[in-house]
Amino acid sequence: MIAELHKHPTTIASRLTEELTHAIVTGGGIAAGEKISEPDLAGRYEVSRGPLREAIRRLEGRGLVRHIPHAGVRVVTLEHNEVVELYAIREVLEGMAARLAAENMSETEIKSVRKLLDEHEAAVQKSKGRDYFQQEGDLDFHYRIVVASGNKKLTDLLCGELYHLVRMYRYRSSRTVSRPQQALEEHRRILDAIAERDGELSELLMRRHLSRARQSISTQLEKPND
Amino acid sequence: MIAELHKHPTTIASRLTEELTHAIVTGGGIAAGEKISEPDLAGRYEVSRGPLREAIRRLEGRGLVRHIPHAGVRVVTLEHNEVVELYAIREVLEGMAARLAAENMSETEIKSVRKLLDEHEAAVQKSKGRDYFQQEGDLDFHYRIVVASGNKKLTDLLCGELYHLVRMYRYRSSRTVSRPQQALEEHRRILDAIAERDGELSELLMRRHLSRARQSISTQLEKPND
DNA sequence: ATCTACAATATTGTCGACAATTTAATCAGG
DNA sequence: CCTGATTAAATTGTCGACAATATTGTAGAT
Repeated sequence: MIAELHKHPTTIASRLTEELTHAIVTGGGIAAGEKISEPDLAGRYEVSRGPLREAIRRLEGRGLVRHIPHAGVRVVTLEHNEVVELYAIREVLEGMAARLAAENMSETEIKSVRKLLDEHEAAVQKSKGRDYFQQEGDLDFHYRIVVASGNKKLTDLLCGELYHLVRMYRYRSSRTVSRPQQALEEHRRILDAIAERDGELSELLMRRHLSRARQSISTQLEKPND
Repeated sequence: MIAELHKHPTTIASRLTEELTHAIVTGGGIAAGEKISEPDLAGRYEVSRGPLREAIRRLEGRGLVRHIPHAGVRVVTLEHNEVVELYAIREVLEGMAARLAAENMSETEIKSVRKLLDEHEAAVQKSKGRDYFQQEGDLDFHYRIVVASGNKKLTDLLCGELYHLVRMYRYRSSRTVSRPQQALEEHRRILDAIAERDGELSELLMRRHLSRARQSISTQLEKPND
């Protein structure tokens, strides 16, 4: 593809923001609950402390780290009950998004998402792609629905900061979407309702979908697996 | 001068973050849509550019400014349709908060909020206090309900970044809560439902309350007043 | 041995200077 | 007079050094 032609010249702080976000979310290099050392990180990423600090301030805004004056920053820890809280919020917010998507989503966009679900279907069949679907593919679907809602603030909220935390949780608990086949089927039902412009049903199905996921997580909380 | 000895040692960047937030929200000194000049602000607040930039990065996370590399930051502008979007989000989120509050709010806390509403009543009577109620008092009530929900993530979301935008909108459109008396009455009804532990009704009333506010804003949008 | 006070060390916060980039201003050519 | 390129100015991004604060380590007294 003819990609970034008029790409804005990036900055070290911006690049670092993305790299650190990825490192925290996936746990690659930065563990949850870990105290972040500026000299250490500056050395590892081969940057100065200035841009590093600015990147950290942005992570602070994204809710990925917590800051205490003169005591440093700490990567957030996601307790199970916090994840449950998070899913309760997703339930109402994405339910709303599904209802709006039923009103606003274009036919071509619907077709595009249908194609995405077909790819997920294929990925789930082969055990190879299962990991990807469980960790990222599922959110791809939700992402498309949210964007299709047409509510900009809603999109910012869900995609900008709540999803980071969801992804972080998934990478952490190795056993992720415990029911990929069923989840995929529920995705199809939701999309069908949107295609039929049935906002009420779309919202209901999306809420039920997320409610089940939340319950699945909630029951896993019982098992002292960690 | 040496008043705050026993206080936690704050930092310039932290203090600036609050000052700038207040300045942007109330429009006192920093206008909406304005391009922020680092040398200018640094001079006005008598600080160095280092802490100033860190504060700005945090505002970025709070959604109060937008940043473009090498081109500076700009204070966000709240279009009417964005405010409507915001209220639609509040409707579902605070509806959820009211339902949870009905389950979790303590009796003493309920009594405390009832007292708050009495104060609002008195403030509305005298035209003097009307301004305060319209601009801040209303949100005080909503704030208490949200906190009482017990959902930490929900509280962070609503109080941490959505309310800043709501307050910003109110300070800009001088004609604020156009129906203080009715709003106060609706607040009482909501609190009554919470006191009766009727989660379903609490959610319904809260959603209706915010839906009316949104419609009130939406109709004001028609009048070409700007 | 435990606790406190103090010193040493490391980390975070701040500053001023310099480099990179964008914006404006100027000037040549049509 | 307008247009476009080139240069000058201003602004943002980055760096290294220094100051302020917290943490660790050590010594001394009970």
